[in-house]
Amino acid sequence: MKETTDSGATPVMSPGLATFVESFSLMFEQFGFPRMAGRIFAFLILTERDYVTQAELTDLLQASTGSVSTMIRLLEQLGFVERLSLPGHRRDRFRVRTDPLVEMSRRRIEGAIHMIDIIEKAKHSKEIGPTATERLERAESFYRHFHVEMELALVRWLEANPLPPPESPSE
Amino acid sequence: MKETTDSGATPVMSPGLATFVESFSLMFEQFGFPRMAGRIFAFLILTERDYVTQAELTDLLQASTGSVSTMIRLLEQLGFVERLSLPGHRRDRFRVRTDPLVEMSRRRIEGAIHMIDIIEKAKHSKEIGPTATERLERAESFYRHFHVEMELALVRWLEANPLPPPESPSE
DNA sequence: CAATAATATCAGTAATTACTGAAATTACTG
DNA sequence: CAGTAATTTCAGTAATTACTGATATTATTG
Repeated sequence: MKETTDSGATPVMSPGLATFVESFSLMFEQFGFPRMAGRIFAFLILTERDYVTQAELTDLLQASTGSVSTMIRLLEQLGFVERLSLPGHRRDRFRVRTDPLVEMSRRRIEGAIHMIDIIEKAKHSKEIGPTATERLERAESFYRHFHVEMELALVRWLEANPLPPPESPSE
Repeated sequence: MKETTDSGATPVMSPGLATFVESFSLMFEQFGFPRMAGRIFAFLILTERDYVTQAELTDLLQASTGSVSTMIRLLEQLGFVERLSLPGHRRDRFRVRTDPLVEMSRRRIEGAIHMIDIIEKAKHSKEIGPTATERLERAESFYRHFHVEMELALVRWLEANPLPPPESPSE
């Protein structure tokens, strides 16, 4: 009964955590990300430990090392998770950033820009008639409006809910 | 050289329209919908004709009848497109609704509710510790804030940009 | 109400993509 | 700097899903 690693932690997740991990990962998938990335993300949100290693994630989520490695890098790039690589420790440590969902929204807000770009390009095309132009301009106005409104809403919320000071891992 | 139907319209799309159709459909795919649905949606946005038939869509978009039928129904259910079935006409007519992108945003706004549900459930689970609870509550507060802010933003925009009266098809 | 046109349904396929598991690489330790 | 642990990479596969094309259904016309 050799385990992947010597992690003494119990290799099974409690049911309460598991259901959140499950539904969150499904929601995360709807945003276009792999389900496994959602599982890791969800687990990091829920854990009380101030860091988690890849080995623990492979155990707890029953995933391959390759999957965990790839997905945790993705989460890192997305700005949802941070990697702590202390000298004197072989294993990297991972934890969720303080406001990962704020980061998620920020990305969605920026998505509006893409839409506006597409609309702009279409508007300047020769073959577009008056009705279509009207539609496109209405849509563009809408997205521009939303873009600024959401940015403002984000700023307002961050002002009302300032970030707690980031804590460094103790050990 | 028998065509699918007797639609006399030119069976090829002008390049300006085609590029919009292409990029819009890719964006639409990112929202979780089939690309073909995006193509139809995009074309209906751009066309100057006040209605389009399925036969014309199969021709112009080089798609199968089955695909067009299924996707146009999807767009109907989503509230993006409407079907006009005049008596005295065999073919149904389709056109884009007046504010399809508003409808799209409305759906996304409601998506926040789902997230809040998931968070609520997790919060009331036994196994959740204090740090996780803090994280969840911060996230929940964030999504609640966003939900109302976006609804308000939507209302404000609609007030500033009232809907033009819906026009019935002439012929 | 028979004939036919339009649309819907559905089984099969093609293509995409997440995931695994092994091999290669990188980094830490004695 | 040799040995080993951790992580990354990558080829292969399993599973999902959009799409086609043929058949079934529905609706309109003569």
